[in-house]
Amino acid sequence: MTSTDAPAEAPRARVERAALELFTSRGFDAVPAEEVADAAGISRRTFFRYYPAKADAVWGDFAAHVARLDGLLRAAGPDRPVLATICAAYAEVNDYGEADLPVLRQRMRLILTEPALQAHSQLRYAEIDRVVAAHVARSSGDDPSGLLPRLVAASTRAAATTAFAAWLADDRSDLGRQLHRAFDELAAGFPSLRS
Amino acid sequence: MTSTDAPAEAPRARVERAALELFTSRGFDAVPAEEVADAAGISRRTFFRYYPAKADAVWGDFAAHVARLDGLLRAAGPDRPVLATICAAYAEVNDYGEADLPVLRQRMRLILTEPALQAHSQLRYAEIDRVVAAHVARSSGDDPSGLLPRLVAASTRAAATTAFAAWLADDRSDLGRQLHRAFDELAAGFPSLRS
DNA sequence: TGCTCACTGGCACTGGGTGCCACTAGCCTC
DNA sequence: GAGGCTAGTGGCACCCAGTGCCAGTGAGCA
Repeated sequence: MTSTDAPAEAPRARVERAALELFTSRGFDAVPAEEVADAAGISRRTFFRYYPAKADAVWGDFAAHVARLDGLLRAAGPDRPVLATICAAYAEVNDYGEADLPVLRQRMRLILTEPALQAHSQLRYAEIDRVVAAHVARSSGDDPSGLLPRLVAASTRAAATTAFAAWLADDRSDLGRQLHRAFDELAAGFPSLRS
Repeated sequence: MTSTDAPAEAPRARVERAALELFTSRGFDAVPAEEVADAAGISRRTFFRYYPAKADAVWGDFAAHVARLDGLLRAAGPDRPVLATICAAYAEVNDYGEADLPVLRQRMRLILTEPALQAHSQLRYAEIDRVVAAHVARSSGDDPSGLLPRLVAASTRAAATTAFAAWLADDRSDLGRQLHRAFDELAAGFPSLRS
């Protein structure tokens, strides 16, 4: 239909923009999926074909995110220090350009504060944990479902989300720096507690 | 109405038994809340007055659980080694008698495997994290919402859930032992990775 | 022109969760 | 004992998330 008009932003991008905007201003629970769909110019039915759950509209293309993390971990190989590798991978995957930071902040603020999104996030985190645990298993020779791989995956992920929370709480802080602070504490057994 | 019959199990206990049974045999999503309510002899409406969400029927009296954890942490005082205190508190709160272990297994298996319950669990974990972070803050003099208290809370909780998963995976293992294994790794910066 | 195929939207249905109201049972007061 | 207050319960109706089914529709292709 339109021809020489604006580049006609892709439908998914429109949905995600609308979702972030509406959820931020009025709260996740207060905005029905239909309203997001309307704002993006698609039907409710199509919305749920794009995203299996309303919450997924906030996460963008998360599968690609996980795949990128997996790629970085595999590329690092099993012989480098495990925690440092995981930290670097987390940092690189979340190394956004200055221009994208406001959207990232908006997204993470929603995920970390809206209860429904907080709950849903556990399902996304499980995908990350699978990938990280697999890396640890490759490095240590363990079974990926053993205690150590699971533990390292779960606690590094805890470090990452904590770093995100700290980053959000301080407008002027740098995400990469918070990630490194958290990972350093974790890797050294929380030296700051031994004051 | 009934008089000298069976002690007439309390309604909540009936609900929780029915929920565990039905969810275990047919899956959380496949059993409507109404069916659980019927099995417990109450109405759907009353079910949702007892439990704000269907998932809460699986958790029993979780607020008491958290309160107990909080009490143990406060009782330990801020000067004992933080991680050891948290580990001991987790172990004690989850120190069930032999007779209660099957129910605990059933409950935890549901929570750790059913996606909807897995998601919901994040909200319960957040309550635990608040309490643990507060303890760390008392010990370290930090702000409870600072990086270190949050980090310790999140990663010890990760250790605890990982220990639960390992315990579930091995019928013969002991929960307390798994908890200590996980906390020991965490506290020492994952020495097993330095093979 | 006709066919296929992928995408879309509408419709109807299940089920979670909630507000509202009516009913009942205790319990307190006079 | 009568009237009233309160807490707990159940029924009803509603909103909304998510899904199966079917009917377009339009692009590509023979």
